[in-house]
Amino acid sequence: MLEFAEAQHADRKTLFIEVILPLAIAKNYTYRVPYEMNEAIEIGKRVVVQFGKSKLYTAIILSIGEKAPEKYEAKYVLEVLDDKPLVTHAQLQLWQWISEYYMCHIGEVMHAALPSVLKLASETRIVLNKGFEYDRTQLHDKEFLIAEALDLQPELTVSDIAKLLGQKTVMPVLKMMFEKNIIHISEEVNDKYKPRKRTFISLNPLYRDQDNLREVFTILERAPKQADALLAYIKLSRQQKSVSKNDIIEASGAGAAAIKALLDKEVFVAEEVNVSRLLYEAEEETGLFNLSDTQQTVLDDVRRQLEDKDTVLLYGVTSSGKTQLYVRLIEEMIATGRQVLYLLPEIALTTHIIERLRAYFVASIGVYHSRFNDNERAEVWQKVLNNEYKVVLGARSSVFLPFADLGLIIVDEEHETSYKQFDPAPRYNARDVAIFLANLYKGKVLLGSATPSFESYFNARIHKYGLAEMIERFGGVELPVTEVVSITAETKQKTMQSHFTGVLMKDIEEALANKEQVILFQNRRGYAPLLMCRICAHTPKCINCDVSLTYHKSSGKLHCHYCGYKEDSPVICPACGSTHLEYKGFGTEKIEDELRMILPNARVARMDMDTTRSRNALQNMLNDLEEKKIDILVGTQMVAKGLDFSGVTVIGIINADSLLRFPDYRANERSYQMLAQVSGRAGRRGKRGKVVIQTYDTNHRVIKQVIENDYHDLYFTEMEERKSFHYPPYYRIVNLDIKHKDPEVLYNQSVYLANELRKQFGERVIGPHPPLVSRIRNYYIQAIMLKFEKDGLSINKAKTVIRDIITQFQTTKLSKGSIIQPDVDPY
DNA sequence: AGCACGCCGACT
DNA sequence: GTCGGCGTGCTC
Repeated sequence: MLEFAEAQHADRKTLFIEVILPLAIAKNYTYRVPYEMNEAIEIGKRVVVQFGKSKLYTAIILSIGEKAPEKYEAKYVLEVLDDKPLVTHAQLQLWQWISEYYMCHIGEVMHAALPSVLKLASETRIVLNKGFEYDRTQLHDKEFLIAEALDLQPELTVSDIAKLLGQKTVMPVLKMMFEKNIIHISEEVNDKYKPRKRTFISLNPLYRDQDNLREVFTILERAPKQADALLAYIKLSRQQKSVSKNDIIEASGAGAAAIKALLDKEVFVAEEVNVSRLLYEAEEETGLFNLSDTQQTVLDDVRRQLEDKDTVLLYGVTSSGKTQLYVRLIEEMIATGRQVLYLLPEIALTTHIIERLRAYFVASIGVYHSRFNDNERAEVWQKVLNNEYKVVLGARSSVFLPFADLGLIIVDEEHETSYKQFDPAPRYNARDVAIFLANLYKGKVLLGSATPSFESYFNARIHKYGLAEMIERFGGVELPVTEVVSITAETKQKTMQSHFTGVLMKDIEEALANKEQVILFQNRRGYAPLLMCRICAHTPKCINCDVSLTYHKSSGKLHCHYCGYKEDSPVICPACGSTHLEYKGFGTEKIEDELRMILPNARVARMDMDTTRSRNALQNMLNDLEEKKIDILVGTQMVAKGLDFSGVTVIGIINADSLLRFPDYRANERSYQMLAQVSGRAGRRGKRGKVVIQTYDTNHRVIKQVIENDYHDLYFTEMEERKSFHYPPYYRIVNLDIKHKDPEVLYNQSVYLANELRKQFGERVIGPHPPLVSRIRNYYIQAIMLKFEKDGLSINKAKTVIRDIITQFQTTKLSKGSIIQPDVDPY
């Protein structure tokens, strides 16, 4: 009786909750809790609330109180979605920190952190999950109704469904249907993740009988290729447990057609196996998980350093076998029951090594990156939250997962610029977020790179981080031979063949003759970055942006790489009518084109943003490369990152100058990293690779440093300049991009704002200056740069002051129509 | 982010 | 004379 009375009493309490909405708004909002939901309310749970006239949003409970707001009447919470908190306290702390450090709204952090399935809003579009089999008679009335409606109309919004059911409370029904895999949200529909498959071949049991088998061979007398394939299979099956289609093709020289014929004759039986689910047999022979003496020494060193430093930098040259060390450390950490996050750049997550790790850690591993569909991401979220996944392999955004007990974060290729998110806020760097995140759990961070960022190397040198070095390449793999070729000299000698020097051409031909593969690197996509009239020098420009349009031969159109605008490539000059139009410069498309002309027999493929738009395109290209269906791969930076193929022996840098001439204080650091990373792709096992760097400036300091593999020299020379010109890592940078549709108004606004900032920060304020591209999507841009010394004033205080100045500015009339975007630690 | 309210150009 | 363009301000 007493308990009942108490419960009654508790119910009477009027609770108010402060929530985070997934929007770019400055404040958190307060809602009133209906009595019947009092028990269900808990920090970190999701609620559905109405915001504005008609919109419903999923919000996260940030705090619970009993005082009613004084200045307004709070709206009621409509639903509580979770039985237990979906977002942990640690995550809320992380979101708070990110929003302060990167100067954005906490709602933007929430928006980036949660998979969209977990934050349904009234405008979210729902579709049926096609190809998913289920018994419709088993559905509840409401679920059935929704499914029927989706048969007639492929897409419905959440509010449509509310109308359909005649009720406001639809989230629980939809949540159930998501979990049953019946529906999903619309944006993911065109890009479903397909796990990598491999076809395995076995012999029809009928022919295990020797006599029957002999009979088959007699039948195959007139089909020698098929006989070869069968023979190869028999031989291989004695050596290994399972034989893949490719094994047979490789061992027999027979084509896929021969195998198909044998399958049709029912001699072979095929089985498609999901590669990631395979237990990787090859591990022992390649020794992936056996450490060399050097690796063992370095591992011990890393372990020792992790004892007294929170963050350790592992500086290990390419091919030194950093991954093996990671695997050891992961094993040790999960043995203690704690979780591990292994961060990689997006593209590296699609490669072979990931599948091996996945196979190795089987059930306890989760993979998380932007090409996974949203349902899968929500599933990973739940499993991490329930501590079912001990290891997560993921790209940048996986720092947002709800870890229960994170013991170690590995940031591989820590120098990678793709760890920094640029476009929608939060403009965070996952490497730096990782360090804060680990700290929250009293966990450790291991940063790994062959070409560390100066920031990290600097921190290691001043003993803020531990430092472990691994100089020796694993398994006696030799560094590639690097040859620098002068384009100037070859042009004079007339030995250039379009964009290829004689030296590079000879190496390519040699590699092809030996059935080896070639990667060519050109850091520019499209065919030609510029179209120019030879008579009047007119250049077509984008109508929305301040850039010249790039010609794409495949579409026959001029493209803007900033806003996506396209127009037909003109035949006559739009300015003077002349027909003498000339393509200037060259991109991957042109290199590919010319290569096809010069080497008509080579199988050439191109890898850049245009050819890898869908997930499968990239995966297929990587498979083709691995299976030697591609002789020459032409690509942008993509080819430099994490591709690991033993068949590649020649790497060509078509034009190193385009990297080195980039107008940015990091150009040299970046060029070195890029060149060193690309070079590292050459000749991994067994054969020494060759790297050809084509340049107009053979004496460039950075090129010399690359050849001599002298990272230290690069570091010390560059750091001198960083120091004298007040750049990171000695100084911290905060950029403010100010945007407006009218260039004049923008200029006045930016000058005013810069002056206001100067009143507080003096010489630390640089600009405003128009950036390299001064207009994008019809917005003009001015940039103000702030440089803060590391010691002395507090960066946190400085950010608060900046924030205040911006807010102050935004209350003035002058600020009308302007957008201000802060970028902290820009990359 | 969305949506309503509000002030200036091309249409019945 | 109205319809509709998107600039501006507000949402608990």
